[in-house]
Amino acid sequence: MSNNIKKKRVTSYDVARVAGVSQSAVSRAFRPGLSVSDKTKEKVMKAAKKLNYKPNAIARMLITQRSGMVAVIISSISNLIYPELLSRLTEQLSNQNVKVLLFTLDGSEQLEELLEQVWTYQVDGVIALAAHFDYRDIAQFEQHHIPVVLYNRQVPDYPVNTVCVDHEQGIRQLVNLLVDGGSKNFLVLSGPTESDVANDRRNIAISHLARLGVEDVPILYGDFSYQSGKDCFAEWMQDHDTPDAVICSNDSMAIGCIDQARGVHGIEIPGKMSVVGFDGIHAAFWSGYELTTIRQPVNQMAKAAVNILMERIENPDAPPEKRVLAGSLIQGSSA
Amino acid sequence: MSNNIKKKRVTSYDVARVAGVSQSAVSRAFRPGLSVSDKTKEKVMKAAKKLNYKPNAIARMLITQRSGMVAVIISSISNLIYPELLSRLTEQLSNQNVKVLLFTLDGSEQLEELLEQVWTYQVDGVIALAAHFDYRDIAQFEQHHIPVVLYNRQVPDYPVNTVCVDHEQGIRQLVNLLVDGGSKNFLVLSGPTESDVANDRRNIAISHLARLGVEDVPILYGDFSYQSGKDCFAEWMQDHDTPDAVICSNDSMAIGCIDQARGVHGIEIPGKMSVVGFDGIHAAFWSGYELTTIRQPVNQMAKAAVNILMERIENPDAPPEKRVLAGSLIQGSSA
DNA sequence: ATAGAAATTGTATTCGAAGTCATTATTGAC
DNA sequence: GTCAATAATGACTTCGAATACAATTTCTAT
Repeated sequence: MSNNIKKKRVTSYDVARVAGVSQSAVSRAFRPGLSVSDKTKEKVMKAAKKLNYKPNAIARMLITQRSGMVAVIISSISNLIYPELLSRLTEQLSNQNVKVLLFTLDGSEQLEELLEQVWTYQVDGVIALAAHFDYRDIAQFEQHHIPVVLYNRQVPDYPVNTVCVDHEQGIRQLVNLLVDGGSKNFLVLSGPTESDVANDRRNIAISHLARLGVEDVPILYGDFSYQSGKDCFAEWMQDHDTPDAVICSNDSMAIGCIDQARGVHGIEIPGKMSVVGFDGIHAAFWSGYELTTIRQPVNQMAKAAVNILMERIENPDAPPEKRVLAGSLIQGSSA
Repeated sequence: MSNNIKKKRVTSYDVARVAGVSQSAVSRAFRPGLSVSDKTKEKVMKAAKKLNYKPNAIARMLITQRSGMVAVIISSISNLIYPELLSRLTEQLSNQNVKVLLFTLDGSEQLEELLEQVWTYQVDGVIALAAHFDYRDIAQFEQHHIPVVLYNRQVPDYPVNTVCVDHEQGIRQLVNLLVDGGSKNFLVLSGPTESDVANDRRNIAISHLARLGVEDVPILYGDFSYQSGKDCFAEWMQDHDTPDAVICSNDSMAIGCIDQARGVHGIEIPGKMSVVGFDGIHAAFWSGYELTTIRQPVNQMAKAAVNILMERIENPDAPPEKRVLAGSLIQGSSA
């Protein structure tokens, strides 16, 4: 077992030599469905095992023009719905025998740089969560013939593959619930204006409230984090009355708001005030909160995203497609 | 812009032709530090931009025998410390211009299969969080000349690169705190026995308690989840008295335990009972909990892991190394 | 047994960038 | 202006598996 020989990789040629067949026979033995006799296959496999041979995926990628890798672009994993989503996505992708190349976008900066990496790594497709793409970015994908699926975001006036939870329907349900419950004075705690998701959710809430006769709803802006939910609510309470209901852009902010309201201002929830969130993160279900929220069907959405992507990889000329999935109203005890 | 011509990738030869130089000149222009005149470089870059050429990383990997990719193996992203860790790891790895190939291990099964993938994808190294490796697995890594760094786990009697939070020191601090606070009747809520981390934490707690004169501490087993913390505590309360202190294997279980104790059994915390966790996840700091716990220095640990790995990639003969980082005691209000 | 179809196998080429080596151009010293 | 030292360049080969194509073997039916 002396291993001071310079490490030399075992290639299909080595296996071929040992098995007494040609290199192409080895290749065929390892790719299912190709024409090889059982006898040859057996010889090859025996030699392969003896030499501890593993096919080199890189070489295969080069010749087949397929990397078998999909880039997943994610920003701020801190948003608590993303871990769950990422988990589901990798699960779905592994089922398709596709590898995940993970890219994270920490600020809103280096998207350009990141895309450069994406092009050079020859990924077969891209799934983008939580990154802001404009139509120029999407055009680049087309130029490089790389299909892309966006998650919970769209590009104005530009067709693109996307999977979204139905914000319209979800937010309306929440608003209806609150209005029916008798809430009159509303407060909206929104995510940042750079976020498409935050803008969507906020705008839908505001306009649906207006439709129901509630105008001039105050808005405070946070960053989707627990702390920002807490801080925004604290700020509001400095010189305003307790609202009847607080509509938050996501569950983390809602939970922050609840902690602040209960812990610092002594407000009973839902007795004195209602709070609703969005996403259905695990913590929303904790008995300390039991948030009223809309649960994103993460599993189905991940499936849909992977499904759309695989279809475009197979057939690059398929037109862009948008799939909108309904969330489910979780009737917690916070509203 | 008619694009019905069969999509043909732009290669360095195309660029060379347009720039009027050789293919090797193009290659040199794109790799910094190599001998090219400014004039040539400029010509190449102009041609490259015109053709929208991006170097093909796959081809480079094949010839350089370096993929520039590191596999990160993670299980159950549901454990709330992992998203944060994953985020830090990818950040550190991108700093080194290394790509992350993400593998998730859902059950405890298919490790063998997963490793097959790892070998074929020619990754330069592996970082493994939360997967159980025995010495046979590690031996395989050596056989394939792929360095591996484990996170928070070791292999009995077998040297291996690893980065760990100091469980011994952390748990002892917690135990001391509780004992000094006058707690006599303890309960331990452990993670599953398949988990090295859970076993570590539990055993250290038990033996340190014994050292301080507290024997026969009851143990209940969960699975690290919020729900299991809740369920275990509920089970205990069915036919036992309220303990003075509960030591949980992680924060999620501790939070579950707190919710159950406060919400269902009406136990005041920390008045009637103390609860401690481990990890320092975000939710532990929420004002609804303010958990007393040990915070893993996630950022430094990620840095250390990447650092060790990069060193082994540069110098494969460096001996295995173990780095143990102290966690910091978070004096919350749950103990 | 034999023609013809079908299955199997081997040879040679390909994917795209990097690097070796030999050749040519440029620079600097005197 | 000459010669040596240095820089820049191109031709060619390499990495390892896949596949088109031709050659060969095996099978099938008569």
